[in-house]
Amino acid sequence: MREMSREGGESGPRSGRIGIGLELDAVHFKILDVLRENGRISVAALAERVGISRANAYTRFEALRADGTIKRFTAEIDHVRAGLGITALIFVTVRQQMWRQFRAELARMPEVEYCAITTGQHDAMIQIRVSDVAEVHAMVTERLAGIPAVKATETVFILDEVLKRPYVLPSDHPRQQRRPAPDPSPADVPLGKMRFVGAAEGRAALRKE
Amino acid sequence: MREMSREGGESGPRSGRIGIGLELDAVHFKILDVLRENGRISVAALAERVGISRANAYTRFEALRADGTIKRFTAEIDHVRAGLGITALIFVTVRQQMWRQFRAELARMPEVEYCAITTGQHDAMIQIRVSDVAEVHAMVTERLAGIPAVKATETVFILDEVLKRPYVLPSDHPRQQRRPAPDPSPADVPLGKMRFVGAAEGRAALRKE
DNA sequence: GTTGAAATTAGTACGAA
DNA sequence: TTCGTACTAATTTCAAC
Repeated sequence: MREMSREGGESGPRSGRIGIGLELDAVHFKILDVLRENGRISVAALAERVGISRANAYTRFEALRADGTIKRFTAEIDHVRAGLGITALIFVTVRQQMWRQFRAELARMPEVEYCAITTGQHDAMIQIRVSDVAEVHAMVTERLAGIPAVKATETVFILDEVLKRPYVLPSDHPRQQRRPAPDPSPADVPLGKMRFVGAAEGRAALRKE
Repeated sequence: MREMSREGGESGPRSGRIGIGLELDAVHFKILDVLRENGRISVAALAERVGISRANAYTRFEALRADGTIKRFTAEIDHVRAGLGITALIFVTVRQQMWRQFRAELARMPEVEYCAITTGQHDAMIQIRVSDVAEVHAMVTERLAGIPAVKATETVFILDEVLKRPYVLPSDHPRQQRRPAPDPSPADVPLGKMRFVGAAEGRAALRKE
């Protein structure tokens, strides 16, 4: 394969990791950083860009894969060119103790690209891609409304996707130097219009029903 | 590169395309389908899985890339293992005619993975990845609140990401056979709890300020 | 963790169907 | 357009340092 990538952003990485698994160092993050922009780069070229030997690159690459830190490689496609120009978000209120059914039905809906369980007034948010607005309506009224687990929905359309990073890395963050004390006097920042919405009642342990 | 993928879902593709660009046929969709699961597959292996010659596979692969249908290749990583276990959605109300500033500020926030302009009561939704909940608070109160373009925010946490497909293809959809007339009698589907929220006033032409 | 050299595989360029 | 083959170049593997 040919090398065809452009240089990624330089950044000051930090070691970051949770629980079991590989202890990621700065080199690992650099590898992920390169792979984020060019998932098809050869390991040889990757080694060169990261500044390590090929053997080392192969070892680390394989370790990241085996460890699960790299879940898979994929192509990013242009939805519009592929014929799915309409994107919508559907906020769903799910009936208690019917999450299992809801999840099962979700798996059967190919137009759903993303689904997350959230805190706040709704229980889940799903993102769908379809070819026209009528399909959004059909999706909500014919398919979602037909699921007993679904109590109510609220749909908004996405007019534009301003920013879409493949993923965020800790090494992107410039100021990780943990502020010593969360200074309670944020100068003249006007708070008050900033709401944080916690989970609705009785939904604390529903994450993995 | 070694072949290491598993079989993707068989599906009945349809031709789908918008405006200028490649006219995508069933073979193109099959290619995208394979690439979605394994973005690092060699073109030779891709050709074999799609059932075309290597030369043809190279031609189509390159065409999809040149056309922009394939935007880039990337690795999908495990956020938790990478040290960014907290995901939150921030719904932002943006002050009219300050979108440009809002966009500019966004680009300077590395923890933002996704930002979309939406219809509904808010103007934009941003998704962030950070290492702990305190950072969410800091992000909202220290950074977002400091942007004049930001009128108000509402934050929810993501408790679990139930489903995440690399992307959706038209060829995934089983029943594309356009219903002849959108039958206005959807049997006994209980509507009424299904809301569609349009754009707020005066925000029609703001997509690309 | 690094380098170099062998074996394999990938990418390109043709002519033919 | 697509296919099949041969040619060239690059990548991965492996062994020694």
